[in-house]
Amino acid sequence: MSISTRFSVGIHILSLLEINKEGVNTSEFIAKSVNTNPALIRKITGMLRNAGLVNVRPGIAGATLAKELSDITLLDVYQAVNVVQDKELFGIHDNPNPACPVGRNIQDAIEPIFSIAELALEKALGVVTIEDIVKDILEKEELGKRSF
Amino acid sequence: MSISTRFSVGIHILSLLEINKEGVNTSEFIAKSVNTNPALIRKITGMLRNAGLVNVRPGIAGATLAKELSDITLLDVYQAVNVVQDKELFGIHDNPNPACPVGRNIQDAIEPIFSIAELALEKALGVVTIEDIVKDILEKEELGKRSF
DNA sequence: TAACTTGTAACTACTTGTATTACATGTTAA
DNA sequence: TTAACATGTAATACAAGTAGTTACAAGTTA
Repeated sequence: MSISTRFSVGIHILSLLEINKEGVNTSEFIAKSVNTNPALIRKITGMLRNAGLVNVRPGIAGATLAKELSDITLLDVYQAVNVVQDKELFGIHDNPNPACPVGRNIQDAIEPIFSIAELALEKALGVVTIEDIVKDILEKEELGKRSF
Repeated sequence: MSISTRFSVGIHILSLLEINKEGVNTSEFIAKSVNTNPALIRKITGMLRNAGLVNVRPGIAGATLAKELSDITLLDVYQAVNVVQDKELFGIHDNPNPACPVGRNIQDAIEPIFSIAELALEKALGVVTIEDIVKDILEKEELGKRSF
C-alpha cells in the first residue's frame, strides 16, 4: 500500500508551473508532461487551488502559482491533495474487546505514538519547498547537457 | 488512505501475549480480544513468526513471544506485517514525459526526499518498544481501577 | 457565435484490505 | 488408533480507493 500518486503529481504540476512560467499551462499541456489525463490534472489542480497554491479559473486557459515558490512546502502539497486525512496515516482496528485489558486500552496506548510518527513524516516534508525541487531539477538538467 | 490495520493488530497481539502470558493464547482467544476473525489472526501471527517475533507451530495451541519485550520495536512489527514495502510509502507516478525537463527529472528529484520522510517515520517507530506499550496499558488499567 | 478551457460527474478496471468459510496438516490425550 | 482441537493456507466475497477515460455544462475570448 502506497500513498496516492496525487502527491507526486501535485509536486510535478507546481514545478512545471514555475519552469514553464513563460508559457500557458493548460491541463492538456500539464497532462502531457505528467503523462496522464487532462481531467485528472484539472482535479488535482482544483485541489491545489482550494489550498491557495495555484490560480486557475473556469474558462481561462492555464494555471499559475499563487504563492512564492519558497513559500510552498511539500507538506502544503501533501495536505492539499488529500492523500491522507489528518491523524489517519495509520489505520487502527476498531471495536477491540472492552472486556479485555489489552482490548480496552490498546487504542489509547498506540494513538499518541502513531501521531508522533506521523508528525515526524510531516516535519520532513515541511522543510522542503517547491523551490528546492525546481532548483534540483534545473541542476540535473544542466548536468545532463554538459559534455565531457 | 491509511496504512493497514495489520500493524495495529500486530501490536495488539504482541501486547496480549505478554499480558496474558500465563494463559494459552490461541488464535481464537486473540481474535476475541482484537474483535476479528481467528484466520486473520493466524495470518498476522504467521508474519510475526516469519520475522522471528513469536513462536507458533502447527497443531500446537497458543503463540508465545520469541524475543524480549524490550527488544521488539514498533518498527519491527511494522516491517513484519508488510504494510509498506521498503521505499514505497509514497507512490510516484510513472512514465512522466522524457521530452519535458520536469518530466525527465522529477522522479530523481523527489525520491530522495520521500526516502528521508519515510526514514523519519521509521525512526519514530523504532524508538518505541512493545514493552513501552505494555507498561502504558497496565498503567491505564491501574488508573481505571482507582477510585477517587 | 465559434472555439476553447475549466469544473465535475459518471463509469470502468484494477488493486488492496478485511471478513469469512473450508479444509489439509499437525498435535495431544484418551 | 481415533477423537478433539489447533494452526496454515487457499478461496471467496465485499467494500473502498486509485487511476484512466468520456462526456458535458459553464465560463471566456476573439
